[in-house]
Parts: sequence; C-alpha cells; structure tokens
Amino acid sequence: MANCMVFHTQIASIMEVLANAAVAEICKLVDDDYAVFRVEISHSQKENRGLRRKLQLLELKVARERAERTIRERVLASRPSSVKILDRYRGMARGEGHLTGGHRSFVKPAGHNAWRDDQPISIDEGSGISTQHVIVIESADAEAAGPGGSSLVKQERTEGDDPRHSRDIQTGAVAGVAPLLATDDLATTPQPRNRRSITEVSGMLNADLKSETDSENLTVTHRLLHTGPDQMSDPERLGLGPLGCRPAPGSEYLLYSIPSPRMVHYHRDSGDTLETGNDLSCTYTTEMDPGNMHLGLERQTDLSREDWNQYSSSGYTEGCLDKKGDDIVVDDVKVEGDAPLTWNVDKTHLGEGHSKGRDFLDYRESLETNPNVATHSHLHVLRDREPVPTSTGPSNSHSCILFDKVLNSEDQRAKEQGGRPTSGNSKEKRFLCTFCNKGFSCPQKVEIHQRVHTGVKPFSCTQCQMRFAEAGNLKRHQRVHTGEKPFNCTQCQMRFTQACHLKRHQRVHTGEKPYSCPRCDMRFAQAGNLKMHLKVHTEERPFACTHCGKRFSERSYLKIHQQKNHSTR
DNA sequence: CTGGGGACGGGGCCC
DNA sequence: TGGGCCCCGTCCCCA
Repeated sequence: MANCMVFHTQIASIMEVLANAAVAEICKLVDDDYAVFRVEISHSQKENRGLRRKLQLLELKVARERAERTIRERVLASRPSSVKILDRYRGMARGEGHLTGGHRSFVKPAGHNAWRDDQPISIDEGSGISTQHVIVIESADAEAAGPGGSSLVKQERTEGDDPRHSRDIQTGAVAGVAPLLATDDLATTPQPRNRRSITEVSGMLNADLKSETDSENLTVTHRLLHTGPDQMSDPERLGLGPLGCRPAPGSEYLLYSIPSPRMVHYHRDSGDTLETGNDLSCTYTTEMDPGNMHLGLERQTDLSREDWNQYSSSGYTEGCLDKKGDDIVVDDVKVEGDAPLTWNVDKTHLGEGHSKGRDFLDYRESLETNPNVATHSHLHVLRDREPVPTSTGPSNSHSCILFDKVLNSEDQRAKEQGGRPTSGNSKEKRFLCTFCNKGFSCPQKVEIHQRVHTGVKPFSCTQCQMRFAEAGNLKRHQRVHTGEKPFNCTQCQMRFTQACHLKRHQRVHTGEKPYSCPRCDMRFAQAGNLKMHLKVHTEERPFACTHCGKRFSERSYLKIHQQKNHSTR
C-alpha cells in the first residue's frame, strides 16, 4: 500500500514536471512569435509613416508648382479673355447669354476615377459629358467686384475622399490649396479664411485664386457637378444633390437649393449591410453635416431619413392611405440603383427612352421663355433673409421657396427702382427645378418633378417590390394586385385599370384613327403604331427573318411573321 | 391591341 | 383671396 502511495506520488511529480516544461515551452514559443510580430508591426508602421511623408511632400510640391504656374499666368495675362464660366452663367441668367452656345460642363477624362492636381479640367460646351466633381465657390458680390470678381472652380477629389474636403476648400486648409493660397494672395493680402472667394478663370484649367475683399457679403455656393458611371458606387455621389445631373446654366440659384448631402449611408432593406449602390433594392439614408454647410445651404439641406419619413407619413399617408385604407407603405427614401448619374449616360434624362424626352428641350425652352431664368441674381439678398426652416418637408420644397425668395427679391428690387417686376408671370411656374430649370406652379410640383433627376421613389408597394415617385402612380399600380378595373367599355365587356386605356380601347369600336402618316395615307389608332410604321418609310428594317430573309422594322413584326410562316407546329 | 408605368397639369380642398 | 397640398386625369412610352 505504501509502495503504491509512493508510486503515485512519483507519477504525480513527474507529470507536474512535464506539464511545467510544456508550459514553459509554449510560453517561449509565444514570446518568440510575439517578438517577431512586434518587429513586423513596427516595421510596417515605419513604412506607413514614410509613405505618408512622401505623400505629403508630393502634395506640397504639386501645390507649389500650381501656384507658381498660376502666378506666371496671371502675370502674362493681365485679364484673361475668358469671361469665366460663371460670368457666362450669370449672363445667361440675365438673358445676356446665348443658348445656342450649348451647355457648359466640366469634363473629366473618361475612365479617371481620381483627381490629380495636375489634371486639367476640360470645358465642354456641347457634349455634356461631364463626370468630374467640381465645386464652385463664389462670392455673392463677385459681380460687384467687377471684372476681377471672383469665383472658383475647385477640384474635388474623388479618390480617398476626405470628408473634410469640402470644408477644407472653404477654409482653404486643404492640402494642395493652402499652399497655393499661401503663395498667392494670402501671401500678399492676408485674409480671414472665411472671407475668401476663389475664382476660376475659364480657359485656364487650373484654378486661379483670388481673394475677396468684402467679407460681409460672402455667400458660398456649392455646385456639385456630375458623377460619372465610375462613381456609381460612391454613396456620396448618390445623394439627393445634383446627382450628376447637369447644372442648369444660368441658374446660380440652384446652388442654394441642392441638398448636397455630406454622407449617404446605404443599407439593404433587410439589414444594415453597407451597400455601394449596385443593389437596386437598396435604400439609403443621408446624414447631413450642418457644420459643413455654408450659409444658405445649411438650413435647407437636411434630407435625412427622419425628414423623409416625416414627409412621407404626413404627405402620402394622409393623402391616400387614410382615405381608402390602402395597404401602402412609405418607407425609406429610395434611390434607384440606376438612378441617373449623368445626363449623358442615362436615357432617363436625355436618351431615346425618356418618356417625355423633353427635359432637355424643356430645359432650354424654359431658359428662353421663363422670365425667372433671366432674372438677374444677387445672391447676397439671401443673406439677410430668414433661413428657411427644414422641418416641414423635403428640402426641395425649401429650395423652391428659396428660389421664390430670390425671385421676389428681384421683383421687389425692380419695384423699388420704379420698374416692373422682372418676373412678370411670377405666379406662373416661378418655382424652378434646380436641375433643369423647368418651371412649376408650386414647390410640391418641383419636388415631385425633381425625383426624375434624383431617382427618389418614396412610395413602395407592399405587394411587390415596385416603388414610385408619385403616390398616384402607386395607387394606380395597386390595381394590378387588387384586380380592380374600374373603367368599363360600354361597347364590350372589356375593363381597364386606367381611364386612358379605356379611351384608347374605344377607338376600336369607333374606328377613330387620329394618327396619320405624313408620308402615306395610312392612319393609326395609336401613336405608337404610327411611330413603328414610319420606319417603313425610313427603310429602317433591322430585323431579318432567319428563314426567308424578309426584313422588318420591328422585332414584333418579325416575331409575328415567323409564327405565321415558319412555325414548326 | 393591351397592360403597365413615368410624368405632368388641372382642379378641389384647406388654411 | 391666395397659396400650398393633394388627388385625379391624361398623355406618352415601352413591352
């Protein structure tokens, strides 16, 4: 028994020794690995610091070169012949411009995602290909400053976008700008940073900076121009701001109305996973940073989710939902995944398929016919006005109100000067779309219309995934689910969900064919049929039968032909 | 020829 | 009385 006890004791001591040895071995291994990791981490940190220093040096160098070049150019060119892009805009706003000049835009070379400081901004007057972010900062009294009056087009980085960037532009603190300012105007005429207006001189692709002497009337306006397709994934590009839509020439006002969101967070309907815009069903919320907004902007640009929800519930549900008790949900504001990002790439705006296809024309037309467009602007009138509250609805409405304020101020000024109001039909369509300048009779109309540009569709169907920009369209859509067909044909048993469909259908009975071909005697009951027919005259028959070679102007004709003549059945 | 949706103007209601 | 808001009707386009 005693031997047994001794044996067990020895076993236990041996086990303990072995365990200790094992622990010591493990600890040693861990220590070694840890040391190795520490070395590697410190090495990586050193590398990072070195790279960062290099980057800073490069930025400083580039900025210095640009500043020197700018100074040289300013010395060489006493007064650039270019009367500035913004001057052109102003001229158009005053009715001095010529629409035949097309639309100006700032063009970034395609395929470039990132700004380079030395990358030129090309000015395109016709093509409308505009993909580069440009921020225009101008002084309200830029005009008062005369020919030297100032405005600036500042490049906005798209790569490694620094959220402070916009603010930095305004304060001149951003790398690449600050050195330039320091070596330019600031060096000679130190100015409070918030007093500076920065000037872009067209024709000079690099920013020409000029200090502003009048600090009190400073109005900083932002014009975010365009995102390219390459920026589809950038949530900040998909906010309710310009969204890449072309700015309306001649509308300085739009700068006050664009709800340029500081941040847009994407998430799926079903979760919080961050999305980058590829998901068509994604929703978004916006976060505005009032601290980054300036003056007129900051009080009217909150398009946050809360506001939209508030709007949605107060707006739509009061209208339709509680009326009929329809099961309609208005949830997060949604930007379609294919929300138009540029005027050039999305047919929603200008392409063949745009329903009215008219935005562009209307836009030009509005410039020509809308007296508001010709209203000379003095943005500083806004400074003394009471800011528009944001709590009553989406910002677009406010933008319209703000527009109205501007326009009314113009009228008032004209009256004071003994003249007639500049906008004679101020009651009619005085609320302008900030994207296309189209006029509407009330802010609500503008807000709805602007969803064409923003892709916002606040009204969602509970039965399917469809979303709509207008409540009425959602209501109409829901008849698809309910089967309701309130429009009955008196001649037959046909029933329709839409009144216009009934009206169209009744031509079958009446034989009315109001659409006549201008090139032959054929007449059609529907405009679309005439449109297809016209291709016969233009020899557009791109669809060939694979069996007999016969060509057709429409795929549907070919299909019918093949079913009739070559069906295997 | 029908079905569905986008977009916009008109008109009614409310404040 | 005028303006804002909302619903409805309608035109148009496309599949």
